[in-house]
Amino acid sequence: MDTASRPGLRELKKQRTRDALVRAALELFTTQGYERTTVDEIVEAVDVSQRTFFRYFAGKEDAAFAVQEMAESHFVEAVRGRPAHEAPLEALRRAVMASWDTIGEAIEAVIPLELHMRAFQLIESTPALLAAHLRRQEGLEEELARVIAEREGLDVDTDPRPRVAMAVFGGVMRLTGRLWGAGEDFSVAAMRELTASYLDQVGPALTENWHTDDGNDRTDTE
Amino acid sequence: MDTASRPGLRELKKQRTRDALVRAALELFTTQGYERTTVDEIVEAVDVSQRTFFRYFAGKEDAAFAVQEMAESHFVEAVRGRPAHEAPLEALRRAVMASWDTIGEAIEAVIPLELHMRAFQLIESTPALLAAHLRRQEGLEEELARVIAEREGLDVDTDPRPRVAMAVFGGVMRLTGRLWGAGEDFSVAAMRELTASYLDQVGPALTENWHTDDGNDRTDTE
DNA sequence: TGTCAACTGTCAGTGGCTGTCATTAGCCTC
DNA sequence: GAGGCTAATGACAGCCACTGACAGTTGACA
Repeated sequence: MDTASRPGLRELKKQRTRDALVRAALELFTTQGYERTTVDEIVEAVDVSQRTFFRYFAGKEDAAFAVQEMAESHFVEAVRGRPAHEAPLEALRRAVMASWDTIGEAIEAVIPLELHMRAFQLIESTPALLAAHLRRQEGLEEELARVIAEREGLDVDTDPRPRVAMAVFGGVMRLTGRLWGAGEDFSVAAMRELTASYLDQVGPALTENWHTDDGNDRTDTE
Repeated sequence: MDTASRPGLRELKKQRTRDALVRAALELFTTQGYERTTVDEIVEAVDVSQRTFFRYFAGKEDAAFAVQEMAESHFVEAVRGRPAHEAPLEALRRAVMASWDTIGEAIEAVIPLELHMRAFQLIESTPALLAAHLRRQEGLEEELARVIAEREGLDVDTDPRPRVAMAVFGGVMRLTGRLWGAGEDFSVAAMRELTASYLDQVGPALTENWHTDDGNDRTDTE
């Protein structure tokens, strides 16, 4: 019980430096903006060399996504843990909702949840970060498509449905992220609500005619 | 009739330099890779200063998307031109398909269509370009959501359906782009086919249970 | 033809990022 | 607990994308 998996002082210090860098980076990013923050400022706050920063992170961007990454793998695990009888989209939906409820604790171990929320909003409003975010999400979609395919016992390269389902689901998730970032309520609760209500809109949005069930007559110019 | 909209020598030269820069950039990008191509190489091929390059393009990335931009606005116009009686998703679908048929000519004016196709594939396979591409597409989605809303006489900020529909549609388009880039047939025809077949899968992928309607018995390995 | 404005080139500088090499510091053995 | 091994770090030099400032050049237009 003492030969394996002991943290070790070295490992501990690494984790400490890494966390300190993430905290310093996010704090600086969210207060003075991503572009206006230099890597030199970050390393100065933690008192390490610039070279060390780039040994922990592939780039300035990466520091901004360190916490996001935790949330993402948390979500993937949630999907994996869904009971097999749930239909794909049902499983995805429940997994997101459940994730938002439990993600807090894992994050608080590294940074205050509130800082994470500000970081999320920063990503949505900074072009360079948004671009990186979208690319990451595409990777996530592929990973989840495979999870879904496995759940259903399908081959992801033969049956298009897993990827299509994920594309649809991912599209809506991205939309909610965008609207949340553009809104004013940056709480987890607001995120939850938005997600639920927009997922509910997928059905209605795909119906052939949007005007069959309401009494509007289409007057005026067209 | 001669006071306005005359090209003018100055305007002409500008267009010429810009096109030359785009051509040189794409040629270099597609032959030796995006990252391995420096701006200095591009400007040397066209014989202008580096500073001039950055007056035409906001960054190295931008040069790679100059032609894409044409294709995109071409597509937006196609959507705008769809008859009002078509349902939103039907209009979008027909617009994409029609765009792929007619985009060739507009592009050939600047670069060979074949080079454009290689550029498209380059974007899909270069992380930095893919990220930029996804961000651009999100902007496109917002623009099209507004077009759709207008078509249907809805307020895009009140009714979620236009944006949700675009998120779904955009998600599938992105998926087809990705698969096309990962495949081996880089023709326009292949793109058309992929697009059509994946749009057809949206319905099936959203049905509750994927195993109810087919006669396959699900025997193990497939 | 001369004046104005647009376009371009040159130069210096910032910031992200990398390779290299010497130095430090945890770890492990004897 | 001294010494060797190796991971982690720091210091330095350098590349490249990108920008601001200023000067030179060239269409446009009276």
